[in-house]
Amino acid sequence: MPQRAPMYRVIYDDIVAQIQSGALQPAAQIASENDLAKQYGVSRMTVRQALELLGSDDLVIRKQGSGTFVREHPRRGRRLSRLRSFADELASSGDHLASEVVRAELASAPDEVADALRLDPGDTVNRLTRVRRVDGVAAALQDAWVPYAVAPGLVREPLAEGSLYRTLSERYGVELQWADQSMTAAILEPDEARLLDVAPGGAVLHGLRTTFSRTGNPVEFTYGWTLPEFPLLLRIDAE
Amino acid sequence: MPQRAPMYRVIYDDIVAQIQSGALQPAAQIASENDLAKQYGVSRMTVRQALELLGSDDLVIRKQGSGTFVREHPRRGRRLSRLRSFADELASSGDHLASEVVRAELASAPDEVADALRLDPGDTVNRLTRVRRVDGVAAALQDAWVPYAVAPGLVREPLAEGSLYRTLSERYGVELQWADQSMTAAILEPDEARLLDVAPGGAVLHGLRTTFSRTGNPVEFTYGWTLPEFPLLLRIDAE
DNA sequence: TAGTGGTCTAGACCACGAG
DNA sequence: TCGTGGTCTAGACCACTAT
Repeated sequence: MPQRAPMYRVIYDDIVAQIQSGALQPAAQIASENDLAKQYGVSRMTVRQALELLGSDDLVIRKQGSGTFVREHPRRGRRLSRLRSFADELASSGDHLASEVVRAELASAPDEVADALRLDPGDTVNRLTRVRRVDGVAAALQDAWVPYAVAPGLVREPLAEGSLYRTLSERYGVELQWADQSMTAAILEPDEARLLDVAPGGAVLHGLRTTFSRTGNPVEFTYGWTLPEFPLLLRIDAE
Repeated sequence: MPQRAPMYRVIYDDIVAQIQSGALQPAAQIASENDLAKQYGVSRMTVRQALELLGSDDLVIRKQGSGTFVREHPRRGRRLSRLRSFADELASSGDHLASEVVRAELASAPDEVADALRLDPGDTVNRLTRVRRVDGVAAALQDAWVPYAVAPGLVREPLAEGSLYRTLSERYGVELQWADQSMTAAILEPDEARLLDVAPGGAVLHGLRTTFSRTGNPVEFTYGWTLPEFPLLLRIDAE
């Protein structure tokens, strides 16, 4: 059972919903901290928690002396400020997203995978390879490895809403906490090029990601290849 | 004159210094929120602001019921969770960093630069091209454009401590607030390859970055090319 | 000057982890 | 059970922006 959400999360979710529905347009000013505190019957500090989360999430800009405003980001790409599913990352671009599972099997952990997941080489792991498409065009290939003990049976059933993160969370009770990700550039190899349905030899964004649960244990290790047409978008805040 | 730093920032800086000096080793537990509040003579909420900043900065892990612990990240690469200079980004790897200015001139803004900086095409801008080296090996090329009005004379003087950000901040009073960055993969062109002293045709991490001041105006637009040996490192938190 | 966000207090109760 | 971090209150004063 999900427990009662904290108030700052309720306020955060409300405002996100208003932005996504268009009730709050880009550049529109959000109600002041004091007004929101009255509306929700909470203290101003609680409202600030919600607004600071929205700010760190790149959904609003906070300007001392002026107010809090909805941010606009029209560009297509993947936004990675919070841990979320691939679909959520691309959601703001409003395109049609699809995910095709091209491999789902139990496998023996290669050295690199075992190391990342803190297993012994050869231990049994779930391996799930997916091609992500945007408006029918292949955008990324992801090769995910999940310890068998974390999610037995993962490869035998379809993913919840097509999302590995939602499946781990909803069906296996894994609470995801953070991910370490590295991104670099690489030349697309024939194996990956074939799955992405493009020519090999081109440039590709290549990433490694290890996702950790709330208890600090690695629960997923993924290799990713993203085509150059789908850049990674970041917002970086000053200290 | 810099004004008095807020207490949460003082506490944050203290702990960062202790981590960097080794007084707080990786995985070491930090004093509890209540203890820190007593030590600094502030309320617990103020301590929490400092610790949450450290957490979002990837320097510590906070575990409910257990405590706050220093995080370890041994890997080489660029870490981009906060807006900082290139040197700061690589600082944790402990290698020798150098920056070579290969071009410093006034130029007319091309369309893309003018658009990013909200200028008219042809307006005068500072252009500063630098090669970044790690232990003598070329790691990245950066081509930065700064509006003339923001920093007149930027190209006529050496950078403060070799850092464009510090120069803008200390000499021109520009308060940097956030940056929008995109990263994608590309094939290295001959012009950039020559400056990086590597062969063209290889994969390279290609980025665009627009940095904004506290007033919301763009103050810098930079093209970057980073070689694959120096991946971008990210920590992504759950919601 | 009025209103906004930024910082801070001195408490409170709760959820979680470990012994 | 006890100490930790998570959430929350009902105020306060300050810094900044816009009028």
